[in-house]
Amino acid sequence: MITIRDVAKQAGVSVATVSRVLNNASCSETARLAVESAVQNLGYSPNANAQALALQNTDTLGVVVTDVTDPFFAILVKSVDQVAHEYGKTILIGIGYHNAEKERNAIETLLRKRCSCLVVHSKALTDQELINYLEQAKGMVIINRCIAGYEHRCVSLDNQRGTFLATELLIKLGHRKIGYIGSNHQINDEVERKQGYLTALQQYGLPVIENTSVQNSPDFEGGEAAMIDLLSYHSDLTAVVTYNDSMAAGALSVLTENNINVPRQFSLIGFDDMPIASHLVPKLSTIRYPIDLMATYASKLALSLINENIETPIHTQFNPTVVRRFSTDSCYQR
Amino acid sequence: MITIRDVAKQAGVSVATVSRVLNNASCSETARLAVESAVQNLGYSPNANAQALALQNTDTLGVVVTDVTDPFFAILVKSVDQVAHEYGKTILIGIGYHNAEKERNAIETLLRKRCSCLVVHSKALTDQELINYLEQAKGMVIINRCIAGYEHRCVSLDNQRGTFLATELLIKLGHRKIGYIGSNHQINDEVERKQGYLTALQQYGLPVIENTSVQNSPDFEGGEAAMIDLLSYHSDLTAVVTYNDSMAAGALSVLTENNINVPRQFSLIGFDDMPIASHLVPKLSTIRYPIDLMATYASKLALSLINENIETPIHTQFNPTVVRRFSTDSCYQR
DNA sequence: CTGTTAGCGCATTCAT
DNA sequence: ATGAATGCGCTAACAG
Repeated sequence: MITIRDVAKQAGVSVATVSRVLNNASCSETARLAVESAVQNLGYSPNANAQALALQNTDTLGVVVTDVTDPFFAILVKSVDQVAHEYGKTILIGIGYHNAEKERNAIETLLRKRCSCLVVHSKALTDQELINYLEQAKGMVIINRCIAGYEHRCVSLDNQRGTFLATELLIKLGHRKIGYIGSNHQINDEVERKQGYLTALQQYGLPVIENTSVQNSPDFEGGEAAMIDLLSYHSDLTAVVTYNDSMAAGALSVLTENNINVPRQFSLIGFDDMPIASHLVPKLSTIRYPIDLMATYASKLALSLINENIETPIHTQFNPTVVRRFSTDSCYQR
Repeated sequence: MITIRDVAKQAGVSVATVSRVLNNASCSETARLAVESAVQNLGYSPNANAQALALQNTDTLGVVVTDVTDPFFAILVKSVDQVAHEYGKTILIGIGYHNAEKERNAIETLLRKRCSCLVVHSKALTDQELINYLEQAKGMVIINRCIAGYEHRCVSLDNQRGTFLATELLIKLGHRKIGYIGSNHQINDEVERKQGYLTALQQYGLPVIENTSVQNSPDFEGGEAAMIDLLSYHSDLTAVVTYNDSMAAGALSVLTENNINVPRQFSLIGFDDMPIASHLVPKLSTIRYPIDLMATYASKLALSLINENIETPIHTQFNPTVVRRFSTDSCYQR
């Protein structure tokens, strides 16, 4: 590997001078030219590790997500990458795979690499463990989770309000027997989303009927299986609220294959508003989860935490909102 | 930040000893215990940048892709990550965004960080430019592209054969007027895939009819627009081959909304075999692109290039294969 | 088994 | 404006 020393030799200057021209510090035009041509000649590229060591600071922003193949996280990563780019940083990704040990591992790897900032999505670790990391890493921010005492370093969405809104929409459309398809992952999101559904039923005086809530894996296949279960239990449900859009897509495919027309005979509402929602037939009504905006905000927040030149973004409360498309309609008597 | 020196002091040993126990070199049990407890106490975490500098080697495997929100690349990244994990490495991601300047930038950033290996997907750079990088980076491997003279460091798929197979399937089902929906990105893949379609028509003695090939953005919306164009031009097409599954999904939604039944009245075949293919109604027939296997292979290859302890994986030729689901059927006379 | 020490490649302070 | 020297945190060679 060719180093700054090689460049200095070829340019006939000291390493200090090379460093200066590379970092746009003051130097003579002659020196600049000599160095630049040497760099060109040799194909020199500064060693980022050495720079990090000397500067006690990296240009790296770490992100930990659960699974990059989930569009939700892909959008999160992309948003962080775009902010990083804007500030001349690069991103380092850690993948947690729904597993505490791996989440921990991912965070620690990023910490060992001395990422200046961290945007972490963690569902498997305890509050206390995350607090330890937050204390250790000044530039760390938590996304999609709110930890008491660290609200200013967390950016999250009110899940419960999301499913409340979804359920309320169905109720206002005249539905009275509304099911809920949830996730079988043991994470808070599920508890909160289900609660929003229940609260809406309660608030509108609707009874909670046995076996109208089912759980499965939070993906297409899980949605299919859950919808089949629901249809097996009940012949008179007219609508369903789902944990996320993928499950809604699975549910929709089961309904379609059973010749149950959505939305004429059955209404369906998703959660997240991922691209797939507007690609289904009919286009899926859903709750928008502004993960792109939230990730953008979280990244800027993280950046501001370690660099006082970057102003702290104004704290924004992100809200779930109803996106009404064509999978929801007035209740028809089945 | 707390360093190895702090640990040494607290444990009452030298930094060398600390380094030894951390790296499982020989040392006394007493030393091991003392160091381990000091590490625990202090919450010490080794500086990966310093390690990289001292070792002249990183545990980092770089990946450059076009866009993480594209499932194809998400799967690629995930596969690389899994191999990396297996070998105790971590991954660094660069995103090229369909742009030469950004692809270059991504590769160079990864190089500056001294990634030991690189798996790069590049469509915007020239062969020559990639060759320069290949020469510079011993552990670099190209995926989804084949560069003459560097075949042993490239892993790619025969695109042309893929669409040939797709078109052939439709022909064998009796279709005679078959359209092609292509990508409007100026990359080789499109040229090759379209060529496969044309070759099949020719080989089976079918005429190439005007305006049966249209191009649009290689995503759902592009597929919709392209299908609308095709329907506007022709009332007697009975089948279409698409550039990828997303476009097929868009095309399918247009057909469905126009009450053209797939596959009874119209056959459709995609390319890539992404998860979405089996989530459509009807499930999409497509050409499997084993990007997961290819990425796994590419990662191992890259690893073997820089570490003779890792054996070079046996060179495998990856082939596109037909996955017949329910969007293709015998031709019916429209 | 263990401590001392010399780099790894770079930025930076202090002289000049 | 420039060079010599120091240190960033760690590993490994060497000596003990």
